[in-house]
Amino acid sequence: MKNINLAEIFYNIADILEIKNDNFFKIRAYRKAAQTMEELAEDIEDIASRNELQNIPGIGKDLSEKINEYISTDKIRHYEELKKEVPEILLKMMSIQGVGPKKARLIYDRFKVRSIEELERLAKSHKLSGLPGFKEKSEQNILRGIELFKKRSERMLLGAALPIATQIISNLKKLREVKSISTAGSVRRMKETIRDIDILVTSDKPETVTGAFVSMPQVKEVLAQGPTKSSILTKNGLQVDLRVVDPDCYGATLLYFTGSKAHNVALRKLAKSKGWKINEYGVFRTRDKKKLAGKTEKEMYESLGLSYIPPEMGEDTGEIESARRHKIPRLLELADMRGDLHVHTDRSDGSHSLEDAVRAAIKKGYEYIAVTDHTRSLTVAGGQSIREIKKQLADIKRLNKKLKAFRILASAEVDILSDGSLDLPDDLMRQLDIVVAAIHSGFKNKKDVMTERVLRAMNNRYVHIISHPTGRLLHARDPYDIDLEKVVRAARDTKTALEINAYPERLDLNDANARFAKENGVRFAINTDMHTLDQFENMRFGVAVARRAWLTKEDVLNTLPVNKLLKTIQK
DNA sequence: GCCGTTTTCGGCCCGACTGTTTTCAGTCG
Repeated sequence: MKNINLAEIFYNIADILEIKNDNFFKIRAYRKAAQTMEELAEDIEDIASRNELQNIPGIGKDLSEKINEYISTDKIRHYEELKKEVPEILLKMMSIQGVGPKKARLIYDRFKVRSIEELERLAKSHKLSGLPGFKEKSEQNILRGIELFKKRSERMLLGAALPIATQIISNLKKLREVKSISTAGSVRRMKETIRDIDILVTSDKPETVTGAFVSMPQVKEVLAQGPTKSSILTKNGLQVDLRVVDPDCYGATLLYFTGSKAHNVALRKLAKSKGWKINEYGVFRTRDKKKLAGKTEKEMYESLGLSYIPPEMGEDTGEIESARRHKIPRLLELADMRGDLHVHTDRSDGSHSLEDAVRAAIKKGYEYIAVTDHTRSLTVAGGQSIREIKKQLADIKRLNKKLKAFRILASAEVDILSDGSLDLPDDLMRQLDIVVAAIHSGFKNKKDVMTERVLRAMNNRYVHIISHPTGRLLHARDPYDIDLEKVVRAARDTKTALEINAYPERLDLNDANARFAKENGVRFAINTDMHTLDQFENMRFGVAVARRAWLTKEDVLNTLPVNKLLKTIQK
């Protein structure tokens, strides 16, 4: 899988071209291609082998040649040449906030800096002040940028950022001057990781709101403060941007601030083709500047002849074309979920009893859960022996008799062993209502081995769901090397559902993979994999992935009533 | 470098904030 490597190379080429002051649109073409590579679900080598690179939007003759060159030689000559022209330190300097191509070039040409530490020394000793356009404030900004650069953590998990955003919003809501308030940006699009939090407010008194925002207790530093737009850094190093607008342009600003950038660019291009213009204040006729829309997002889209596009779809991956044909699907909603098919208890590594899990599920309004404790091979997670599973089965039967309008499904998270065989015998799995299977060991095996393990598990008629199909842990463990295309085809052919695991560190399948699977006729289960009762709440993250993958209620098993569910999963 | 039921050439989204300037360039989203 060379997708990510190619994305990185294209981003670097774009940076180098920017330093060389090359054509702005060429630079953008490289960045767009890099982003596309990043988000591609399919292995770029597979696409290349079918000779279909140029079908990818933003990839033309030239870039497809470069991709092919990289696939066959692991190098791109053009890139190697460019790297000789522009020292790597310039690219590094550009990744410091406040330093762009112009400043990087200027500093490098004058001082020939070789490291960020050297740049820091220059700024501290006021050597930069001599440069044109540089004064004391510029030096301070660079020092602050370096500080951020040094301790910059990776993108934050949505699961960690969303509570912070919610907290800030509830703070600001208390102000009389705040009329309406919403998250925007990648938080609103529910991306799995986010870089900063965007918040949008309507108010007649922007200064009051902005003033309150920059003096919240969690603010460590004010990065920018204008009448309508301000940025702060929180004590835990997260940047939060606030935009205050007039209610008349709320929709326009919400749209603009939610993005994605690519989605905005595509919308503005569409408007331009009609002789209109979109900015954060509305849709305007260019000729006489007459405002055509802006109050709500719906109005914005409709003025362009489009159906409303939910934020999670706004990645410029075909949603605008769908909206033009009024074919935007009714995306899955949290309220559609009738149960959770991956629930642990204290019989393996969960922290609560089965009874407590049932109570919590009923409180959530669910109609069923599947109890999926680990099996014997997974000793680290207290995997249950065959005997223990049989006992649990009897307990579940007894408990079910007492329950009205709720059903506990007997299940297990059966370990897929190194040769692809399963950790439970068939005759026991047959007695379970539903079986979830997953890999928990041997992550380092080669691609064909990993793929074969999962394929063999799916071919078992008692296995209904493959849990966390790629095994990744965000910020901690890469997905194991697996041929997802083969897995997806086999899932469809064997009628095995793939899980979207809602654990914020997992989100596995991810959005792109889930969309790819959907397009190939696969069904899904969205499960929390909960180990503590509060983790039931993670379902919203799984639903978010599903929405980003364009899934509807019909694609997801656990939106079905229990009897229909049990019928549907039969192989 | 990409792209095209107006086009294979000539376009390519748009504005806010900052710091430095006396009207704007650089950077960011």
